[in-house]
Amino acid sequence: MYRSHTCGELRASHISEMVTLAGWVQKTRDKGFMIWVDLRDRYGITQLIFDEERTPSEIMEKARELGREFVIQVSGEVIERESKNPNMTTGEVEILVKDFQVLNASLTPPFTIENATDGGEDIRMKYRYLDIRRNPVKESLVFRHQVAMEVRNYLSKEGFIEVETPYLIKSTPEGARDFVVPSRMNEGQFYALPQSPQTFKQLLMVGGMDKYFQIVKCFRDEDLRADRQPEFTQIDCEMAFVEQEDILQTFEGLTKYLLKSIKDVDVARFPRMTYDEAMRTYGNDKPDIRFGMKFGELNAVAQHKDFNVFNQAELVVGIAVPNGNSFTRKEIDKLIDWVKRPQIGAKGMVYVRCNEDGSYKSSVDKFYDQEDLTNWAKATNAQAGDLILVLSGNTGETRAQLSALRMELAERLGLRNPEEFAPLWVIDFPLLEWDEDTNRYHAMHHPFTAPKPEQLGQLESNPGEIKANAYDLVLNGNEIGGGSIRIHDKGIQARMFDLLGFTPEEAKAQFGFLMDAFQYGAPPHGGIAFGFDRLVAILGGQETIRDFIAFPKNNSGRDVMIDAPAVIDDEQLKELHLKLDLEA
RNA sequence: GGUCUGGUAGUUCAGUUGGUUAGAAUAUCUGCCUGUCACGCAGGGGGUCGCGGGUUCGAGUCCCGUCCAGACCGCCA
Repeated sequence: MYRSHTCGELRASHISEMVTLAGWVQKTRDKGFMIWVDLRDRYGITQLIFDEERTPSEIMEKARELGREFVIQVSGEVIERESKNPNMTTGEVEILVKDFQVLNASLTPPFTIENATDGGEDIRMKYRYLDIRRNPVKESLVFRHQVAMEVRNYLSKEGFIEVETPYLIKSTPEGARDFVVPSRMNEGQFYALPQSPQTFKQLLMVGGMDKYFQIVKCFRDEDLRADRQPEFTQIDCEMAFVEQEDILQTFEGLTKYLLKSIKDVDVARFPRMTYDEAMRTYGNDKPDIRFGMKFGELNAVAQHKDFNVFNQAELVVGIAVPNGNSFTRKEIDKLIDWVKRPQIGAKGMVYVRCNEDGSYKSSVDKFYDQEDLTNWAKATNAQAGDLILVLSGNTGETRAQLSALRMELAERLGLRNPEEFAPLWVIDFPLLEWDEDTNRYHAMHHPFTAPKPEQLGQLESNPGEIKANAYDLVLNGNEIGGGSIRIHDKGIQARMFDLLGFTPEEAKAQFGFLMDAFQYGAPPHGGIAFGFDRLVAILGGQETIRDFIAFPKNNSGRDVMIDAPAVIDDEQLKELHLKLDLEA
């Protein structure tokens, strides 16, 4: 037996017991006459004491050899500390060491293993196993485990069963790029790793599984972000014999349960907003509704004057920044520069100061009088002391720009409180999206999404106007889940593929198995998938998902610890019937 | 594919207009220290200033290229 107790559990009640502990040397404090060693494991830190009056001199000398992160096993007596440390759970006691042995020595680690480490991102990722010893990372992984357990608890209680689906599947042209895996036994052919278990969960519905879920890895070969990894985890769910309302209710329940059990937060409101309304009032299909600054469209009150920039714009839209009138001219100029950066791409920005006396001062006073500006204030819901910021241009771009500005200002003004949770359903997404590059429609959600039944007749005649029974769950401005009611009729699915530019032959080759299945009694069904990493990070109050993943990839999709991806040798290539052409 | 920021001691960073031997903190090593817990005190060691080229009497500093890292845009059904 390596240990009788962990390093987190000894208290005053254990005094005079003989114990054996094992762990890592966090720190030694050698005062000459006494040596203290902080011994750490997953559960906490316990102080060891070596004392020249009470410890044999050879043990004392051995203790002086200990370095940071040595793994040791110690036995000794739990004694009361002469000076206690109220900041530690084990601070009333210490171990008077009788004997110890070094189980494994350690090199000096490249960064300090402390809550506030001196190590940067890069070096911590390279030595992730040391990083995981630090409390913040360790606690994030424990937190992730707790969220996963609660998800399984809730869904199991609701009658869902977890079914595993394959990782080696088939590449499809729709959606994200696939990671592909060459098949040795099938010369010249490739598996693809799933972007999601979408078709398999639908086939489980055809198979009568009724209520399915899976906490499952998914893979997408696209560029990364702070909240995007090439392999990530979804809570994938599907239900049969349901309408949209059933799914919204079920997963509203899951979300409320998680917020209560994990964060002890009771969600009072669970509002719903159509996609069109979200775009119009927040410029964004995943609005953060913890704060206001709703868009006010100003076309009616700002056009047909002498300001040509606005007259020529498709959309003139503004937001009121609370107490923004306190911004200096210099700060406003910097904001204007900020929206003109290439990442945002605005040509310029008009501002209106809302003075305390009810008057207005704008950067376009030449063109607009106080009555005009009063109308702007009404449209943007601006109060005295606010600052109205106005952008104009074509509708899509301008909304995206103002949305980015709104989020940036909220961040700067501290309006995005990580301890406040404001979930939102965004519903009635468009079924299709026009793709300028390929000059055709593509599915906004995915090609299995059902159109609104009442619009089925217009599928071919007016495809751009069709709404889908598709919905996103948004939490604090992050899309944490998305799903839809699926097509379960072969004929409708065929029309859908036709609309997306598949020939019947292509549709059969790619998705014949699904359409075949639809002919054998496919029940009406629908589902949702949550981004698990992102959900965990938001519940944990963090923006970046990396610390909630034990071994994440970096910005370029590399694992810097194991140094992957890597080349493979010629033998392997030959066995897989592959030749590299690095010039291409 | 693009934009921006960064790369200097093991680590995190400072380094002014281009000018003496490139600094600080922390880590590490040595010695001292009768209750430490961010221990303290004294001392020591530690640098291919990412890499390559250029400008210059002189480059950590300016220019060009390149690699790496991070954030973002495109992309992510």
